[in-house]
Amino acid sequence: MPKNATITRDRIVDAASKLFYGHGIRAVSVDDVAARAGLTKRTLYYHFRSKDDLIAAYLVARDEPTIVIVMGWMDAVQGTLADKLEAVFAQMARLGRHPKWRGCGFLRTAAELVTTPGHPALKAGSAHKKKLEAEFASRFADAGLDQPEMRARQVMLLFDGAFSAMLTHRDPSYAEAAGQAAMDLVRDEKARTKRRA
Amino acid sequence: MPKNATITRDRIVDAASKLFYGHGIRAVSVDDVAARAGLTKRTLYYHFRSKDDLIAAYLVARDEPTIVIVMGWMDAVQGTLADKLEAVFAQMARLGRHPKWRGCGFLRTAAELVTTPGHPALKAGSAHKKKLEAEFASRFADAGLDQPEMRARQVMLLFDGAFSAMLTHRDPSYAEAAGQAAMDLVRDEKARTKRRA
DNA sequence: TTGCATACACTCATTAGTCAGTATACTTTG
DNA sequence: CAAAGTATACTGACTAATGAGTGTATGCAA
Repeated sequence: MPKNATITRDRIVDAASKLFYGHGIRAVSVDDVAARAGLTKRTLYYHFRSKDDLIAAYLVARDEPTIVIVMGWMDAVQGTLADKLEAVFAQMARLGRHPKWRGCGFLRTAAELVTTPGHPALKAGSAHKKKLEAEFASRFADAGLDQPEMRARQVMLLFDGAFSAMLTHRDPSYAEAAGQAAMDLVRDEKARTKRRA
Repeated sequence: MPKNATITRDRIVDAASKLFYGHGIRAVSVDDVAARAGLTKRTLYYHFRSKDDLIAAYLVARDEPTIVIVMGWMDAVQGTLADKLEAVFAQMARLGRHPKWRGCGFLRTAAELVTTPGHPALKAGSAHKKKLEAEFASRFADAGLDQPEMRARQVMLLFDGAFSAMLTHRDPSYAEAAGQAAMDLVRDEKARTKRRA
């Protein structure tokens, strides 16, 4: 088995991730990625068929780690679902204050590749967001929340909305506002249930 | 007064709007815009100093019309705030079903120009979203809703979240889920007020 | 000695922006 | 009033740089 190939490939994906996230897909050339990975473009093309493949690899590589981070934020907090969601959005606001923060790589890639439907990177992005939604739904169901799938979807909408608004206004307080809305949605659910009974 | 200049300028902005929205900023060349407007690149550069100026003009031109459309959706419905918001997000879902729909031009531009802070187009995008938020807040206040500014901000987060999710998944039903959340946020406000009293 | 991994040097297409100039209409001056 | 000047609106051809992808050659390990 070619062991060295894996290492090199990972180094390329790592360089691509940093550059694509930092500057955007179209703004980064294959030469840039190769240079950052410390090899030539020709070698990069030995490991990847095309730039499109590389873009997809970038998002696939970010999928799992991102989910681990966000769910880590949630699971680290003891308390109600509302407390946990408040923490998630507070952490998001914290990220937004970092000078290297550039929004959500998945959403920005979806925006850039909007003219190439079926692009593997777009599929990876969609799958990632669905996975995150499913993680929320699973936790909401465990906590006994009514309509956990619907609430998880609404929280994801606030999550992506917070990314977009923070990027648009360069103001992390939008994440906190989203957190308040998310808390209301999982709290009022209980209020409504009681009233119905 | 140079009257013809205005007409030509408008024709250029119109062409730019269609191309930038349809394919993205970086994917469209100045030559493309000029060709679509029916003139040469040199003439385009007579009316605009740079491509960046043209991008800004594109978003400035879309600001007011977009607000009129969205508020038109809202004001066309007789009923509660919840009814009005349901209509807004239903219309958004309807747009999302159109084959030429490509998400929110303001958000996509913000995503593409993320590496050029202070870009006039980014300022136009931020101003636009703030204006829309203020319009929601004004209507929420008129309807006697508690904390109209906060709720308007939360609805905007759902609004932008719906754009992002619809683009990511190519599924307009996300706008309807956002609408349900928005309805809950403006309805439960009343429930909470009653409980507090 | 075969095949994996790497590199140099190249092609061809594209792109933001510029040079130098033309046609037309309006304004000023002898 | 006619001639000359001036600003407006426009163009074709060009530059300099960049970028995706390739043909071919080299080093090295099993």
